[in-house]
Amino acid sequence: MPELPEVEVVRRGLDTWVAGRTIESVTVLHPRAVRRHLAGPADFAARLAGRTVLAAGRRGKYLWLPVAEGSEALLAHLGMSGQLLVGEADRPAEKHLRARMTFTDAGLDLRFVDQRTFGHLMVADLVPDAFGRVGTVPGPPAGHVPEPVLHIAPDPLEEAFDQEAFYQGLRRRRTGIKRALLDQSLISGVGNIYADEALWRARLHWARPTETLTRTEVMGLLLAVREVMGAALAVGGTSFDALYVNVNGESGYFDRSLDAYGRRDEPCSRCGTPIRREVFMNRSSYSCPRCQPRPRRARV
DNA sequence: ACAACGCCCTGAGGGC
DNA sequence: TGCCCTCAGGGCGTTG
Repeated sequence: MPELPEVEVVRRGLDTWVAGRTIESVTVLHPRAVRRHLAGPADFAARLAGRTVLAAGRRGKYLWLPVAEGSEALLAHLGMSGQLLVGEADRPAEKHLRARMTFTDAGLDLRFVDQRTFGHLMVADLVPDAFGRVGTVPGPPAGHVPEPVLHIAPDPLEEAFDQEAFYQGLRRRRTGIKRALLDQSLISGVGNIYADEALWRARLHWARPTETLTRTEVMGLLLAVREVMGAALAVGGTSFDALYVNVNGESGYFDRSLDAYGRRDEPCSRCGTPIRREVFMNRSSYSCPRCQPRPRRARV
């Protein structure tokens, strides 16, 4: 479940259904699911067995479950098609079930299902956050994040997110604004859908050179990112099909509220002009030709 | 250091 | 029916 609101929906589900439980056993059904756990599937499973899940953390699209005793966490990235599902342990196996863990105290299990296998699981060390100046970082322990998460910036729903640093970072870049929004080292959690939605709300074209953006435009864009993500979160995220679901397998319905993404040739909800689709970075970009005019000097 | 590309996968859907 | 093409919400490693 790709972007920040969908990952946050999953995090909340894990906090409700998994935090406080003790892991009994872990089974890896497809080694590619733990390819970034370099010590291998057996080590992955052995490290988790017997440990108690303390909470559920998230930064951008990364999710993690800190476990008791030792500063480690089960780290997950859902990639394009990953799901973390909680349910009755004796239900049938899903077609793309990649890993499974049982708990000592309930008839539930946690499953990692991933059709395209771009997602992954690993056990990672918790280390002090590189961005931990102000605000809170999801713990425990407070101010710590998994080591593989160190290189990404805080996401716009975190207190640690620094608007001024984002603006200054954009000024230094020589690229287009959508590419910058998708760059997780500048701002994390934004993917193709919410990039297009936020740019539509802020009336900015995706190829606008970052160094030409004014402070007012950048702050307006950040407000748009927060608003669209907040609205999506309130209705359980965006699902186009059964691939994107919460831990209980339920879909969100923000797809009904999208203004740009996927709306090729449909009227812009602000001005009525048909929404255009353009290919960029081998992906689709949707925008309103009138509200978001192409800049004279576009940077793709 | 930064920017941009190709690739890692599976499956659905359209055209022929 | 089958084949081939395109498309799909992400990120990493490599190249320039």
